[in-house]
Amino acid sequence: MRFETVAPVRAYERVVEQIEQAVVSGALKPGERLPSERELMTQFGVGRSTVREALRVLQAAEMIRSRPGDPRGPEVLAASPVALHRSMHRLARADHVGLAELLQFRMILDGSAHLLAAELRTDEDLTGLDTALESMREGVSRGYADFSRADVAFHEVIARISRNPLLVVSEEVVRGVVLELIEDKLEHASNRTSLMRTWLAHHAEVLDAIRAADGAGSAHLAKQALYDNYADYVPAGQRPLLTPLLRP
Amino acid sequence: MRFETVAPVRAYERVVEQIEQAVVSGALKPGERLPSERELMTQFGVGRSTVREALRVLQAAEMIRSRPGDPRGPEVLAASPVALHRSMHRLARADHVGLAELLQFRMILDGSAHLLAAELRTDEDLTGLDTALESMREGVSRGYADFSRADVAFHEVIARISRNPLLVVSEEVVRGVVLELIEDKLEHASNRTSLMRTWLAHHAEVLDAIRAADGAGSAHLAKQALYDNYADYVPAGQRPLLTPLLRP
DNA sequence: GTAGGTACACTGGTCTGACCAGTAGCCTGC
DNA sequence: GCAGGCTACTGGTCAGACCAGTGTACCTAC
Repeated sequence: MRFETVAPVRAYERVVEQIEQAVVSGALKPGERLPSERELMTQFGVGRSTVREALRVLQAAEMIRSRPGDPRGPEVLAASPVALHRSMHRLARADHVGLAELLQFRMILDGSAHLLAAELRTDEDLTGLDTALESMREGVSRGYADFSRADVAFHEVIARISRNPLLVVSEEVVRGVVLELIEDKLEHASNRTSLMRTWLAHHAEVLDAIRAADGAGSAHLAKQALYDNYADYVPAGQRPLLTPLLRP
Repeated sequence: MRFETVAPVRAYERVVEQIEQAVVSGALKPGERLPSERELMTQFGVGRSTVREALRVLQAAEMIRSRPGDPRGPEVLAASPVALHRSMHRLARADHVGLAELLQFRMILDGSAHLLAAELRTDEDLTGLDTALESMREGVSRGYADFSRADVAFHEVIARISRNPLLVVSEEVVRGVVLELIEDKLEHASNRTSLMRTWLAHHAEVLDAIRAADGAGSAHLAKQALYDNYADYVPAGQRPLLTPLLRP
């Protein structure tokens, strides 16, 4: 006979539990309102501070939102990837995750997204990619900031076509963290115009592959582009971690 | 000239911000302690309830843990995937992410892990995989629980060989969420013994490919195994989302 | 000297009650 | 009909209190 370890259950935890249960079970739908804190404290039979700590936890999980002064009470939010984004961001910034690992992960995600996009794209998707590429082309002359925005937009379209929120969020997070890590180095990049032209050519090539429904080809191009752009910032000793992903 | 929208900044948010900053910047390392709540409230110049709400948020994000009575104060925790798991699980339960997307993501991660493992494995890694496979073989006769444990161990070795913590953690999280989603269906699985034998054969094949340093081959085997095992639980209309990943 | 017990200072968890700034909706007065 | 203010609420914050529990330092008994 074995016993389980017991942990004291805090009052606020049981409040969280009940409200969360109501939300995931569908008894409380997005847009609906919770009773006010003072009302909740009588319903749960606890003090207001306990209610407030519970609401804080739920708010941190992006399940509810409360605004002072609103007589309708805290609002139940629809499930959103924001919380996923936050927790993944924290994990990716944590120790033990270096630029090499981040880049490796990003090559995997980006490559897969491109593969899926090439196989699943519809005709509207293609026109969307065309306009995104067009605004990148305009961005070259309009300056780095505009170009960068258009670049991000292009990748977002790709991610959207792959139709997998997990892929989208992970990619966003990893891209953000990579940029955070090397932004100081990017500041000093010489000759940005030629850089932008190179990227533009890369993207045009990728788009051709997607148009041709060539999944493997577009995936390889995407990974190769990442490697070409960022491998310089990775310590030479760790680059062998990346090259296996480039084999066709 | 354009102005940005302003949002009132809550006192507890600024407390969270400062502590979080201290943790991610490395000024506070895992295992170290925060000052007590009463000490924090003088340092931040806020009331105790404000400090407590801030600590609750950090605790919900698995960054700190506090136990009553401990004179050393709240403990800073190492980055853990628990929060990631929770938020992904919530998304999955909220139907924004279905089994198809989870499985797609898992095929991507698992495939890449196998590819990297095949390319990066050392001789010790191979013997580690041999022993893991051996205990799976023993597990077949010892019952499903043992077999399942050995299966998990095998995948953990693979993940470790790929040497990317992000990959490992993401894979674990997705695997856990997938299993939670279909555990009720797994309960009723008939003929478990033949199932275990099939899995064992799959793993032996994968190990051969890894031994041969055949990255593409082992990746394909891994993805195919996932598809064979789980595609039945995915609505037929969504299976085309998975098949592009199986092309060689 | 050491093993064991005990007292104490302090921790976090909770409650109460209070005040403030802000909001929504009603309700005037025009 | 509508602009403006009034009011009854909201959440955010603070202060102070009590409790059960913990870790440590001390103190005792051997």
